[in-house]
This record gives sequence, C-alpha cells and structure tokens, in this order.
Amino acid sequence: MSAPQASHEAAPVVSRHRSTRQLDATFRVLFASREHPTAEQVYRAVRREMPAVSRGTVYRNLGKLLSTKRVRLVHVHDRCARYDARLDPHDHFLCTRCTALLDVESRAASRRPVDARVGGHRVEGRTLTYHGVCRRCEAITSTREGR
Amino acid sequence: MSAPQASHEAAPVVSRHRSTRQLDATFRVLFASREHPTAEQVYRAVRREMPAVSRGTVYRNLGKLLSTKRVRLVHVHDRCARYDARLDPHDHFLCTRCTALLDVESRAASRRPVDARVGGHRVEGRTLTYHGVCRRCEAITSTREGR
DNA sequence: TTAATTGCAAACCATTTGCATGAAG
DNA sequence: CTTCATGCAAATGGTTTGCAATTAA
Repeated sequence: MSAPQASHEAAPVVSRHRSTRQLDATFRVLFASREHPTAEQVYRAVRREMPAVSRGTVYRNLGKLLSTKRVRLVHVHDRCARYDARLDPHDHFLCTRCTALLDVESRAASRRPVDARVGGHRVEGRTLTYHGVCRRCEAITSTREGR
Repeated sequence: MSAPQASHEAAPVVSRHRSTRQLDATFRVLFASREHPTAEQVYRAVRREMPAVSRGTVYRNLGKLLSTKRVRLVHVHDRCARYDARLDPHDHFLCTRCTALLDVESRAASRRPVDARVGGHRVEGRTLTYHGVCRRCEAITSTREGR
C-alpha cells in the first residue's frame, strides 16, 4: 500500500505498458471504425494486417485499452461486448431490424452535470441507448410499401 | 405469413404456452424480487421450493417470460443478464462500489413520447442506466471518514 | 391422445488463463 | 538482462440445445 518513493528507480505503482505492433494495430482498428465492433471483429481486422496475431492477444490488448481509458465498452442486449474508440459524450441507437449500433448526439435535456443525483444516489455517468428502426431500414420499408 | 383461419381447429400461429409448476415458480420468484437477479440466482431460488428443477428449464422459462413480455432484461456492463419483472417505465442505477442494481424513477426530462426521433431514427424505446455510488455506500464512506 | 415441457448432459461461444517462447526497454 | 507481451491451447462460465421420458390440455 505504501508507495515506494525509493532511492534508485522507484518501481512504478502500475506496470508500464509496452508499445507493441499488436497493441498499436488493435487501437488503430478501433479508432478507424465507427461501427462499434465486437472483439471478434477487431481480431479479424487486426489479422488482416498481421495474420499471426492470436485472439488471446487481441482480448488482452482490448483489456489494456479499456483500463487505460483509450477505448470504452458499449453494451447492448447482445451476448458480446462492443468497443468504441470515440470517447466524447454521446448516446447510441440500436436498430432492432438490422442490429446496427449507431452514434447519436446527447440531447441537451438528457445531458446533465456529472455530480447530479438520481434517487438520492451520486451519479458519475450514464449510459443511454435508444432502440427502434434506423432511418435506413425505415426508408427500405416505405420504399417496398408492404413491409 | 397468411394466418390460417381454417375450418377445423386452425393451428395456432404461435405455440401456446402451457402453465407448469416450473414456469409459475420462475415468474413468482422474479415478481417477488426487487434485486434484478441473474438467471443463476433465479435458478437457486426456484430450486429452494422445487429441488429437482434444472438450469435448462429455468433458462427456457426465462426465455418464455421474456418473449411473452412478462419480464424484461436489464443489461449492465456485466457478463450475465439480469431479469426484471417490473414493467413500468423506470431507469436503473448501478453502484460501482457494491454492484447493486437499483430502480430509479424516470425524470420528466428524460421521459419522452415513444414516437420521438433521435438522429433521424424512429425511437421505440430506450434504456437509461446511471452509474456511480449509491447512497448506502456513500453513507458508509462518510461515516468511516477516511474510507 | 399428442404436443409442449422437463431433466440431463453435452454442445456452444465469448472470454480468460497458464505456459514456454519472443520481443521491448 | 529483465520483464512484459505473444501465440497456442486448454480452461471457464453463462447460456443453449438434443433427446428420451413426462405431463398439461
């Protein structure tokens, strides 16, 4: 518990992460994507430029990116986690037709100071996910007329 | 697609669910709980009054309760699904300290007609989960002074 | 009677982990 | 050099599923 402010090098409290090709590639893939890919999708993308990479490595690196807050998780009513490199406050829209997960801006009404309280509890953040039919699916429906 | 309004019995489009002791018990457990139990917790509770029940049956019955809209899912940044028999519109608060998942009322500002649009997409519903420190954990912290 | 439901166990699938080798600092 | 990261493969853990025996309707 006592931080060693020792004489020589002073071992870092948290272990330093090394920069590796695999970690960089994993972040780059996520940063380039706007589709909130699953771990498997990230793995496939990384593998395209680095065929020998393993799933375990991608999972471990996703964990590192999460713990260093370089990416975040988005959970939907799905089995697997999705990752998001966009860190500014925004909400999500899940299309129940095509299952796409889209970014939407937070509306002023739903944005609120982080120190607000709800039900007497101190709020540090919130997750807001809408669901319904995205405009693309809706356009397809109205074009086809019946359904 | 065409509903058979046939002569004799007319096979039902959706299969009729039978009422069984296991299904009833599963719903009763959920309806009595305010703690958003996981499937495993529901299974344990059902097993207390029905020791021979199997996990598979509880999972299947949870699926039936979901598909008939008698209960709903609550997803948190967790590995396993939680179930909720409270169907009126409300939001959730996840305590990052004790991991309790608590009901909170929807605030007027965040409640909105279901036909609203966000980012051009038709909204049919939304999920809002706050996270932070619940008042109980906060009370404990301030009591202990330095934590 | 007869189709849905159950208990059991094996299968599934996303994710995690142990370990020997390899690379970063 | 020393420590952390990787690839591989096996292990985990929540959930699903196939099947023969039951049970509700």
